[in-house]
Amino acid sequence: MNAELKTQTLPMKTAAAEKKIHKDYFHAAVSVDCVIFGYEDRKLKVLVMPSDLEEFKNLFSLLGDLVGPHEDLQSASQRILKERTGLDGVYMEQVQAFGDTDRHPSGRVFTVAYYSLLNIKHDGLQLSNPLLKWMPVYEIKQLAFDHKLILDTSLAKLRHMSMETPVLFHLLPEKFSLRELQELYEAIQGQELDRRNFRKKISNKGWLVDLKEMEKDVSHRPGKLYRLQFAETFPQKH
Amino acid sequence: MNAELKTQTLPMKTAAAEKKIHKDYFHAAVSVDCVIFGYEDRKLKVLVMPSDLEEFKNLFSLLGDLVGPHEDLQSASQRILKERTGLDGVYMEQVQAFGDTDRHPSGRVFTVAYYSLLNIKHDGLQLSNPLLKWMPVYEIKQLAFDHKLILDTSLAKLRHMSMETPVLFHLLPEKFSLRELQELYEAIQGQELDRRNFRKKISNKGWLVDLKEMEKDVSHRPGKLYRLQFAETFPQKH
DNA sequence: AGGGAATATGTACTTTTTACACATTGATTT
DNA sequence: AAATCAATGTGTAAAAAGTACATATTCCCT
Repeated sequence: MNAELKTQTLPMKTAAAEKKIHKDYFHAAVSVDCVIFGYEDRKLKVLVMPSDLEEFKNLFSLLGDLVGPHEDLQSASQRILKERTGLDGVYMEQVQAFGDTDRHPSGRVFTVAYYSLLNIKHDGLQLSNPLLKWMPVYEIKQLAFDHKLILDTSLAKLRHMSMETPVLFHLLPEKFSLRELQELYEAIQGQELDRRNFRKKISNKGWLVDLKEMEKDVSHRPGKLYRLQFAETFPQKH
Repeated sequence: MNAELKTQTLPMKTAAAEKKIHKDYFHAAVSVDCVIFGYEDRKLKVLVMPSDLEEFKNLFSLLGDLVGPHEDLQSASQRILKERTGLDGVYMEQVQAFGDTDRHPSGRVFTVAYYSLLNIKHDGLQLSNPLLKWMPVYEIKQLAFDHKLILDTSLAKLRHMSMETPVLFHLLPEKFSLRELQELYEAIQGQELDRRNFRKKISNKGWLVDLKEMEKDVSHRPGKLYRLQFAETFPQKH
């Protein structure tokens, strides 16, 4: 089939699985790339780091790592996130796989992209490395590997999801005002929204819980604070 | 890191890429699984074949194959489809990657699922093997590997897409009546639709071209025939 | 010629979306 | 203490989209 075909057995997991496949298979590296979104100063940002490859010096890349032999894809993504940010249990969703033959300069590496949404101001957030950088998404023109494509694909998926389900809340602190929420939607959708219509729409979704508290430390009339209603108790639509 | 870690270099593609990564990497097999949907007798069907693994004897599986060293994911998916059905240029979309450690009994195999939509009555359709079977989706209770999960995930995505974009047309012959189209939507959405409202909605989308032809060989008043409007000339929404 | 079976079509009602303006609150300044 | 500033909180009318529903028409078949 091909000169570069590798001869080896697949890694086994259980004794029962010892009925190996003995044919020659091509084996490749599989990585996970994390598109870690955050929100700050009214801007959607993504966590990047300088690429460690000579080919991509001066370019940033997403945070990724190879998937271990006994590691599920989602576990790998959670591990990377934990290693880089110290955070557990972050909202995360698979975007898709990328596997063009030339996507990695050092050889054949398939990658599966996950996006995560987290609150940059989260108490537990502790970046593993000072080189990690929250970069505003709309200022990113280029990234290492095919990471710009991965970012754009993830962003498109996030935009789409944000119109259908309450995902954006993960980018905000636990307590937030309607103004903050609206500014976030405006940042994601790239257009201004009417305040009254926005409030009406969000209220009808039943996603919000009125905390009976007020904003503090704002130099104007403070707004009410809300939190996200737990998903289990959402009013169902359809 | 792990006892089963393999020591080998990644396959190289270009001379420039000869700056190899020398670390020990875990390499796994990567496959593509095709969820090939068709529509016949008012039922959504999927193309399956008997599993060739002892573990899954008596079970059917989706059509898949390992990705070659110099093959993109989408190319692999197109190749599998061509090999199995003889068809080229079929509508196809990536669903997502599946990579649980125990998903394949013979070892670690990541897979990327693609769904395709084709017309079972297509002139060029020529199944490669008499064991291939068009199985009604709603009658499938179990499949080999994690293929039931892959099927369910693909079906959910297809349902979702069918509400937003004109994908279902790929399941029909080039010329079709509004009744055929409505029956298809009903089969996918699993509910009956009102004929007048359906027609109004579809007309407003601007997806249809009136062919000024009539159905033939029906034992009742024949309906008008339509074809799908080319995507490039769709009226834009939003 | 009559009966059967499915096509083609419009209107009233409800729900959702959009556009739009003013009084209120609390902090800050004078 | 009063005036100013900046943002909050709220309702209504119009337009658009979605839903429910019935009758006359066409072609095939016998």
